Amino acid sequence: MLEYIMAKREYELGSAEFQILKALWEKGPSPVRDVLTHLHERGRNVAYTTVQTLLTRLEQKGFVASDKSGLAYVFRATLSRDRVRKSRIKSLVSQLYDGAAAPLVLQLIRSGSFSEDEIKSLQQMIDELDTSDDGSKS
Amino acid sequence: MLEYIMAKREYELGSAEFQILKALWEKGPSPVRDVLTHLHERGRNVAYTTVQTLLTRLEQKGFVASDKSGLAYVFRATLSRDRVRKSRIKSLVSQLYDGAAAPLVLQLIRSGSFSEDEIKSLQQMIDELDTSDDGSKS
DNA sequence: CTGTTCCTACTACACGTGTCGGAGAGAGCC
DNA sequence: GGCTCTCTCCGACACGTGTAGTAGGAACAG
Repeated sequence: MLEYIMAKREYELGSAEFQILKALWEKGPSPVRDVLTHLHERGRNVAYTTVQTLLTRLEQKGFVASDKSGLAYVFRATLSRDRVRKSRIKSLVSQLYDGAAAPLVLQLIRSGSFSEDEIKSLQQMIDELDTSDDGSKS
Repeated sequence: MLEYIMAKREYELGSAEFQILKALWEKGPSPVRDVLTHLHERGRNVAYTTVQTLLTRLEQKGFVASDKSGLAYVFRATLSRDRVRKSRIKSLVSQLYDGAAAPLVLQLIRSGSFSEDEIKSLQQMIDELDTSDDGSKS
């Protein structure tokens, strides 16, 4: 079994680009203006053209698609947030722990990253995991 | 509630730089040549001077220190691997899940990242977590 | 029509990062 | 004493990414 040697490049996103995607995930398909507004609302002050550039680049990379609808182009993410999250996590785990996920969780536990409620949920989830047996794959 | 908007810069490391650090963590303090060899052994073919540049930059950033010992400088990491891991994880969690760690674990669970043994260990760790109470913080 | 507004298309530019090459100084070998 | 090997020091360069200005067309207000 080859598994993955290096988490294969993953989705190449800069952090500004990522934030754009986030906006699209949260607001759904939007024109430049709306994405900009969204960002401004979260305290991220960038210029209109900056957002546009980012959106364009994202589109070139295939992470976003656009349709001319009326006055302006409407952009939408072509990747699900989950997919990107998954990829990112995998990449991190691979980089930090050579692919072993458990140490990551251990680390989180040790650094007190969970609230009591979360701990309870986790217990439950893990218990279920133990019994349930869906062999879903990537 | 301000929380943290952006996980504060963290340790700024490029992936090539990170690999250098990794080498130092794994082999302990080493001169350029040894780091290079280490990298070559893992199939990473870079030039001697590349490694040197990286080491130098790392030193400028304060992540590495060096001492002239005999012929060549010996470099050593000034950050623990754990510290960097922690920072990286925090940064990821902040970016992907607005700081909530539990969803990350959920994601790992859903994508079948754990072996049975790991699940068992996790159960145990989390159970302990529930009772033990060290309020350690970052 | 005409001025204002809004959008897109280009172009630009500074930085960080990955990658090296060449010049020069010591250490050793013959 | 030179030749060679190995370091270190600098300088360089291509790319990716973040950020934005400007030009020019389209739409809309009067």
